[in-house]
Amino acid sequence: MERIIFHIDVNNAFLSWTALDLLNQGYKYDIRDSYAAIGGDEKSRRGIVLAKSPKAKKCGVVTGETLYMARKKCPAIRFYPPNYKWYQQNSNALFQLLSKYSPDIEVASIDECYLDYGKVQKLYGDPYEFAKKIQKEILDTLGFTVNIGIANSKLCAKMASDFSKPYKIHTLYKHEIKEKMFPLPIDDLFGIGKQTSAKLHQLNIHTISDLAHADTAYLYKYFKNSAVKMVEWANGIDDSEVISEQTERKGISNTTTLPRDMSHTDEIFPILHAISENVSLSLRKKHKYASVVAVIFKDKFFKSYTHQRKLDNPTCSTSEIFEVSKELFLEGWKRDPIRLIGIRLDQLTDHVSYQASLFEDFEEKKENEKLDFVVDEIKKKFGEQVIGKASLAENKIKRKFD
DNA sequence: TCTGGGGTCCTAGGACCC
DNA sequence: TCTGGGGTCCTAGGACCC
Repeated sequence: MERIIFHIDVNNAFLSWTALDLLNQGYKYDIRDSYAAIGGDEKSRRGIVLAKSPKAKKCGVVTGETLYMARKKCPAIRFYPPNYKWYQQNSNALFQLLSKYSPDIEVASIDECYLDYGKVQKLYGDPYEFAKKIQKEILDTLGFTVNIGIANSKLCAKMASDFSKPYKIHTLYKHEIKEKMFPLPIDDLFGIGKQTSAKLHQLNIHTISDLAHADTAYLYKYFKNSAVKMVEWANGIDDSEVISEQTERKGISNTTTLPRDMSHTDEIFPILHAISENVSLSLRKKHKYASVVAVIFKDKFFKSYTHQRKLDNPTCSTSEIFEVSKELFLEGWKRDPIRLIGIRLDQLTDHVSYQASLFEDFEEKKENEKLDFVVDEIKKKFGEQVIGKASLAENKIKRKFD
């Protein structure tokens, strides 16, 4: 039986959600109807466009460009900072609403998901009519609009939801691929980014149709195994399933762009310590241990590089992760001014089975781990703003344990 | 006062083992 | 004096997504 998949995508998610936040606070107008964008702070060098209103888009403002450029194109534009906690709340509300209708929902990102409609079609009938119903329900109860793509595969549903916006429903069934998808530029195909599209254009492949009819063996020379997938996608072929149970995180990372380029460990290490606290806290919240620690660098030319190490024993300890990060930093750092620094934890496991090592004090390790949980509790109780005080407390407690 | 942050997946080369 | 190949683990980097 043919599958029917919905792809549900929030229109201008960050901007819509901030608009609602502002209206709740008593704002007299809806920033969705004005020249507006969500963007980071320019002074701390985070000034890029994360989302823009339709009016700003008409001026040529694009996601990812600097606020400086956006202002140049659209002098009337106003910028608003992102509020990720609020965004997550809206995201949760959306997925909760949808899960009333089907358990088969795959959360693809904060603002989009797939729904396996084929499995519930008997209950709700015609896909298009049902899409209209939930689209309206989302607007009425949550206050923002979504696009819905309907197709026989996840890939085509995703492509369909992107056709025209906002508050639209599009179908891209198998028999419609030729008419609706083939004429599109290759850059619009999901999975084809800047690098690949540039190469394809050089090979005289400009539309999805061109790629769909290209010779896989010829493309293999340039793209290796990706060539096969690319041609399949261009033909709308995608057998991947809607996976409803959330898969386990593979890694946890936290990076920060420094307020200015830095070259001294006296400045960088305290930041690395704060990052160690962040990532290890996330890890402990998930009751996980990490086997691989990586330090992420970005230099003033925007070139990133990493240096990583596999640990003998997985850890969730702030102090251990910090110590390893410092070592990795000194080993990996190319001694150039640093624009961004971060830590990534990989190969997460549920528990530790300590590898016997003569050089490690197991008791101390266990005590340190307990200590981390105590500090987490203190922070939870007294809030983020007393992190400084909590750090002091941490030192005092540590001495007590000694 | 130009260019975020958090993810996933894939590839390639070297080390190491059988 | 010459000199296999296959598998797995580890590290680094690149491409892509939102």
